[in-house]
Order: sequence, then structure tokens, then C-alpha cells
Amino acid sequence: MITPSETWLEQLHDNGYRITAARRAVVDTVFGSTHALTPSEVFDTARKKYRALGLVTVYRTLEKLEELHLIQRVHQPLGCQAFISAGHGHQHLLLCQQCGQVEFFEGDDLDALTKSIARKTGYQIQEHWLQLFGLCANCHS
Amino acid sequence: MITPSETWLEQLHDNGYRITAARRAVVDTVFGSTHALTPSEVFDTARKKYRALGLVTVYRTLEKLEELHLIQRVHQPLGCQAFISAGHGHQHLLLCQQCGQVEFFEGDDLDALTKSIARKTGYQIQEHWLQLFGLCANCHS
DNA sequence: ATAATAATTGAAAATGATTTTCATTAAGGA
DNA sequence: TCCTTAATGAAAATCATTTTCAATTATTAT
Repeated sequence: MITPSETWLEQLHDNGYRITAARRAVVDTVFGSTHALTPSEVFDTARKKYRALGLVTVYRTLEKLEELHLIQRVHQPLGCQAFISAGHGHQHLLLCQQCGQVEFFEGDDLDALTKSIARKTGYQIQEHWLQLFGLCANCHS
Repeated sequence: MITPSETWLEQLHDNGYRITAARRAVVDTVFGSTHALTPSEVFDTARKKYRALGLVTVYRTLEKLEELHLIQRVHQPLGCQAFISAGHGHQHLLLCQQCGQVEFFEGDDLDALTKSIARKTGYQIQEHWLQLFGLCANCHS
């Protein structure tokens, strides 16, 4: 854990956003979760910490956390509404199809591939997404 | 073009689905498009070929084409509702961020990476997604 | 500490995408 | 051609997300 959840609040503050009970509840819920959470799942969990929370505030807070690159959207075959703490630097995703756990891994081995594709296709490549799907150690044993 | 659009109709037929004017219009629209199309875009275009078409039928036809692996959903930062003809065999996507053109490329160079990640993480990896984003030859020149 | 201010809130309404329902139509095998 | 049943489009229902708005509250200046 490089970034404590307090840092997310600081980052919000440093960017001119206010620290509120609602935002604390959302941050505490999303930060450190090993599973990608949908707005509605965040709402259900965060409301246990702050009863008066509104779903709209969850959407708005997630939007800001994403804007600050503290969280990122996770794309999956069944849906693309879930978010997870962002990896540091450029990272790729590893998802367990059984339990939904998400891990990051590095892998800049793609440079060669990228260059080769650029040469073959004439594309000027700017970005890439790589995700691996499978079963985590727990789920396949 | 390995698969003519007629083949899509045959495939529908072989799987017990009927060939209708509505489905012809949708198939003719999606087949061979170089851009991923949303259901609503398919509707607008296909309706020029078959006026009475309903949006619901577009959704239902896309669902069947996806089920038969003739088309696939395209995930992008701005949305994941668009579809494009599926590549043959396992292919990866290359997307132009300017004009939206989609191309496929092969690249099983990932085997080494995949095995290495499996070893490091304990995951049993079953599938992967790789997408490159950039500017196509036309758009960056 | 207090007051002033401007951002933030939750509820409700609005929007947009997708799915379901249902009575009608039409494909395609007999 | 007839019959069965899948497929259709319209409308309603559902679900996710965004907007509106008046009330609240965090922060700044006093």
C-alpha cells in the first residue's frame, strides 16, 4: 500500500475539493478494495459508514477520484461500470473470473510488439490496454 | 474479406434463426463496417435499407450475431456499446482515436508474458484482451 | 470564534440505454 | 398453400446515470 486512504482525501483537498463525511465514506469504501465495485455497490457499502449518503454523491465522488487518477474503470465482459484503485505508473490488469479479485502487474514487454504493429499498420500508437482473465490461486486450487 | 455477409445470414439460418428483411438490413450495415457501431447508429443506417425497422430488432439481432461470434463488442474509454465484425481466430484490436477506424492484428507474442505472470501471481490464465489506441496512417499524416 | 461564501449535498425529476410485454405479422417446413 | 411458431414493432417497464434545485455545511476571511 503506497497510498494511504488519507492521501486520497488530501489529494481531493489539494485540488480544491472539500472533505466531507460523504466523501470519506466513499473513499474508505473504494480505497483498498481488492474487487472492482460498481457505483451501486459502493453506495450500499459506504452507506453503512454514513447513513445519509446519496447515490448521486457516490457518482460525483467516483467521477472526481477518476479525474485525479486515484481510481480507474474496469472493463469486463459482463459490464464496465466498476471501479478499482488505480495502479501506480502504467500497469495492466489481472482479473479472477471466479471471485472477482483484481490485481495489477507490470509488463512493458509490449514495446517490441507495439513498434512492430506500428510499422506494419502505419498507426502511430499512443496507448494500450492489456487485461488477463483467469482464476486466482485461491479459486483454482 | 473471408466471410461474405451472406454467410452471416446462413449462419443465422443454420442456427435456427429466420432470415428476415430486418435482419438483412442490420447484417448489411454491420458487416464490413470499418468502424464500431452503436445499436443506435446501426438503427439509423439500417433503417435507410429497411424503413420499418425497429430499434428493438437491432438490439435483438446484434445479440444473436454476438452469440454466434460474428461480431464483438468494442471497449473504449468513452463507451462500450459499439460492435464490429469479429476477427477470425484470436485477434487484437487497433483503434484510431481520431476517425474511429478499427483494425485487427495478430500477436501471440503474449504467451511468454502470460506464462511469466501466471508463475509470479499463481493465477491460471484463461484469456486476454489487448487493445492498442493511436492514430491511423490517414489521421496522423 | 463567527460570519460570509461558495461548494456540496440528497431528493426528485429528467434523460438515455436497454429489456420486457404483447398483439400482429411473416418465415419456412409440411 | 397452410400451419406453426419465430420474429416484429410499439409501447411500457426497467436500470443506470445526469441534471436541477433548495437546503446544508466546509472552508475562508474577519
